[in-house]
Amino acid sequence: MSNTELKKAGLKTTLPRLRILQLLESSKTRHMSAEEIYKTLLELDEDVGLATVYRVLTQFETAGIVIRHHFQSSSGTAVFELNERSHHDHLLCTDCGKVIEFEDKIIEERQQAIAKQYGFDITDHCLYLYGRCQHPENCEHNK
Amino acid sequence: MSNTELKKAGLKTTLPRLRILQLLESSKTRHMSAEEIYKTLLELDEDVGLATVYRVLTQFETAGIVIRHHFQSSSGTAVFELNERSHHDHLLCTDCGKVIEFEDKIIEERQQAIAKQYGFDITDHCLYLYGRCQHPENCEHNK
DNA sequence: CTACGTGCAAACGGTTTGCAATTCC
DNA sequence: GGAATTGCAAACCGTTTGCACGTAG
Repeated sequence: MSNTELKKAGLKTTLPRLRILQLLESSKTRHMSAEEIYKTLLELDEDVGLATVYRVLTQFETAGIVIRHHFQSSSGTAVFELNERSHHDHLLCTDCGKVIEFEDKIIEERQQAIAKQYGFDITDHCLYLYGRCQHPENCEHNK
Repeated sequence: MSNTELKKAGLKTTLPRLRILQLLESSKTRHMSAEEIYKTLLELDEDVGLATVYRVLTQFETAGIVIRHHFQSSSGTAVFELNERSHHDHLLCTDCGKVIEFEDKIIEERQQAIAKQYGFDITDHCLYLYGRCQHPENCEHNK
């Protein structure tokens, strides 16, 4: 199944690619950094190189399998999420790291309207809301 | 004048700080990277160290004098803008680098509503719209 | 068989930091 | 004069790349 997805993307089925895709599909944490993916795979006794993880993630990104985010909170480290659901934006707790995904039609519409007003053709956008959730104590490991 | 602003922020008036603040105030380009600021000052025969530029910008940021942005387009390089106007978001042309600032009450309201719905207290947010403007040819150096 | 993918180690680029010299008040 | 600030060079850290080896089809 992960296999078919790779083929569909024009990527040869290789062990590292399969492992990374499967990890992303099975992980509780929807947003992982390259480093996290790398370490998790090592713990599972799958030996991949960190460079490969980066290469594969970049390929996944251009194939549309994955989305790369640069959250301000995580000091420059990119995180990746499977691009399986419909478009959504993010709400991030700066205290506990919790990430909530949401969709808002009104905001999307306004973005289009604004773009039109300035003669822009939007290809991409990102909206990150940073704040504190009310109960950070019970979501310390909920990233 | 820039002087008072530094004092107000609790920062000792030093040459590098004054130069950087004045440059940001006088520059046509509202969004500049540390490197750009550094080079511009060198051209003006003000000798500052790049490290100082970074340090000062960080101090300015925590003092609220400046806002730091990480536009996806500029491959990891942060850009800084004076925090003088009211809050605004950004529309960025990926072809010519043009940056348009806009304000939208409806989007702001929706953000608050969404935050409330999830029990979040928003401290900060960023909304970047990436796209292509209709006439990129005449704004090549309009960053 | 051969092109493509991988692991490793070294390079990269933006940013930060330790330290001795300098500047501000 | 003494604390704060600077410039320089070296460290840093996430990411990318060159290259010799390995693997999928």
